[in-house]
Amino acid sequence: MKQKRDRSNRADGPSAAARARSGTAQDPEFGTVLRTRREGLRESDRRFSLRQVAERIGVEPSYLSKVERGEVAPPSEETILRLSDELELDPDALLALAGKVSSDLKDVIRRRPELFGQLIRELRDLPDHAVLRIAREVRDGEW
Amino acid sequence: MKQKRDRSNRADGPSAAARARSGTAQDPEFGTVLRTRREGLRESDRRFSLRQVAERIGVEPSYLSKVERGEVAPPSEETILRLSDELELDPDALLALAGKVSSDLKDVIRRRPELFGQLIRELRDLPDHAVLRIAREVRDGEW
DNA sequence: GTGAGTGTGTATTATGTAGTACACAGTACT
DNA sequence: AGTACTGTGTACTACATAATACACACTCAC
Repeated sequence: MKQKRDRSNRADGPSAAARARSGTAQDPEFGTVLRTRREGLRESDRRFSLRQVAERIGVEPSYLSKVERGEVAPPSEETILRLSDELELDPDALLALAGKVSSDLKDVIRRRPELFGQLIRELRDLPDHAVLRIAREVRDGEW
Repeated sequence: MKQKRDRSNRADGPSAAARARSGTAQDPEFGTVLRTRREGLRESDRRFSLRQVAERIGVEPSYLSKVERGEVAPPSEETILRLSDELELDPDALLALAGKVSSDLKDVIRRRPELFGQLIRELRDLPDHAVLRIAREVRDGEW
């Protein structure tokens, strides 16, 4: 098994794939999370081999291998969602590690861009507990 | 001046440009807003010709022409922001017409994906006034 | 010791994105 | 009547994205 130089993933901005495909050393967290999780599951269930997971989510094993090792940029949103489902990882969190935002969240913003743009910028620097409190109040409050 | 068949823009999903470049008739609103606004400004200031605007925002006139007529997909976020600045249009609104979301909003979500994912989905169906009220309370409240 | 299953390396591809370059015909001054 | 400026058509391009196809070597399970 030969080793080339270290690659990366963690998309951000226009050249995420470019960075991964060239050799810019970078945060391999997306792939690492996948591999760690899959190997964890595999200990109690041998159906979580790379090959079998790849087949269930509908990609080539060699591709999943490269993704897990950060040799290529993270996959498309659709593939990430199948992965999060298969490995029982939070889809929003996994997309975020890939530098992406769920397209259904983008849809919400696109429908009322000025409104949500303003609100999200207000919320940007609020601590977690405050944001959570708002979410909770909206969920079971009178708004 | 010859006329070909009608083209489109309004990006959404993977094949926005493909739809525009092929001939799928579609919502030409993005380009129409630009053209209407530019021609409005042009009435009181002849510096708002297509060519001069194109030069100020740094694209080829023929490209801006195609964008305004919806013959090609909307430009990149960077170009859209220069356009919104030049024509004094709301950047979030213009990006939304192009099917995009400002990358600084995406950054906010990517930093705390589960938190903001949950909140935004709660807010999805709230009426404008309720969302505005939250924004206002956050801005000048204790949170 | 062999056959099934495992992960990985190399090469290649199709489609999407975001434009440029330049020529051309019409219009507006002056 | 010329020239400077206007919008548009045609052709082409560079780079990014998201993968596939297939061969190879290793490691078990029996």
